[in-house]
Amino acid sequence: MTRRKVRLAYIVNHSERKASYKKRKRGLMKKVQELSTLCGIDAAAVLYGPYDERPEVWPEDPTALNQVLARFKAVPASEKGKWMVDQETFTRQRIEKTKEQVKKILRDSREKEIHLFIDQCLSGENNPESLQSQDANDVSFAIKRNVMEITRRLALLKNQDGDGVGGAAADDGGGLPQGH
Amino acid sequence: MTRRKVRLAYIVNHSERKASYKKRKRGLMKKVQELSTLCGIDAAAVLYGPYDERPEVWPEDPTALNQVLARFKAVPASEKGKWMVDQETFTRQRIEKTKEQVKKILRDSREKEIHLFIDQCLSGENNPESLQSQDANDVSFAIKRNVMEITRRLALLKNQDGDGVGGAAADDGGGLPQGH
DNA sequence: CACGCTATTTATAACAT
DNA sequence: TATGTTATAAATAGCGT
Repeated sequence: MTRRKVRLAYIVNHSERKASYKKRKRGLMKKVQELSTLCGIDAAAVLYGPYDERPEVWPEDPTALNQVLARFKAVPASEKGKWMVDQETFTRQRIEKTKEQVKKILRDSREKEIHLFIDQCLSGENNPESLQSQDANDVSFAIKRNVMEITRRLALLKNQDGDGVGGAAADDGGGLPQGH
Repeated sequence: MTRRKVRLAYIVNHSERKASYKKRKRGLMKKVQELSTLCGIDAAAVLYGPYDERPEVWPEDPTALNQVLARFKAVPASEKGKWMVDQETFTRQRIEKTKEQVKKILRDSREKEIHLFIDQCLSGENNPESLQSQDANDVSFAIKRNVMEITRRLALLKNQDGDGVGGAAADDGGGLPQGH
């Protein structure tokens, strides 16, 4: 919005992101307050910032916020119930969906676990025997047995060509936006 | 805020007030969305407009999140042959991909958390004061734990990079979220 | 890194249709 | 009154301290 047109995307750089967040948070809260004042309406905003422990809210006074939300109770019961139920149902359904997605992620993370394990075996950071001490559950254990077999073959191949697997992985340290 | 400097006071004229409300509502929602996108945080806004009896909220309908795990399984079989050529790179890329997925899931969960919270406030099942204990939300907390667990395991496996999800929420260090 | 300072982009009050 | 346009105020990205 200024010296450069805004990129509507996640700001990767931590410092820039934090600076932007700080400025925009202030601007946003001001806007909410202005709208409330100018138009005489009740408004509320909730921000789950990655830097603040507690969510930023407007109005700052929980009582006032409560008052804003309490106004909902003055709405005709029919409309209210309808909308609320819809919203809540919708939200719960989406949460269920998310849980399923998390399960998938968990499963797929095991795949990656195996890949990493192979890497480590090949680079000498680990060895197939250590599988015995890895936490075992029926799923991953069954897979691991296969992996050991594969790993053995890979190791053989590797020994034929000579080695060369190595190097350290690096991370940008940017981290996830919600991390504190 | 333009041809005349803004007067921070209630706009008496009905037409003007309504016009201002409409424009500012749009601007505000845009700002909320921008802040959420740019800084990777979760945000919500509730406006009790004088004209509609149901509150305007943001996000109005976060449906765009189904794609979260879309391409996750996309691993062409042909690539698997090359896979061994540069395992570490490949694995690292997949890990990054997973992190991206986890990041999105986290944000998604957070968004739902906010929605649910607002819904509960509106229906009287909850109140703004309970913001103090938001972390107690069973569902979202469970999801967060799962996600954190994934990330933690990945971090352990990589045995490096201090970043990651790094949740602020308390973690009892519990075991695998296998069974849910 | 947090602040303060512009150069520009955005938002929008007043008009116009 | 609703929508579109324009002149101007407000917000803010990139810098400098």
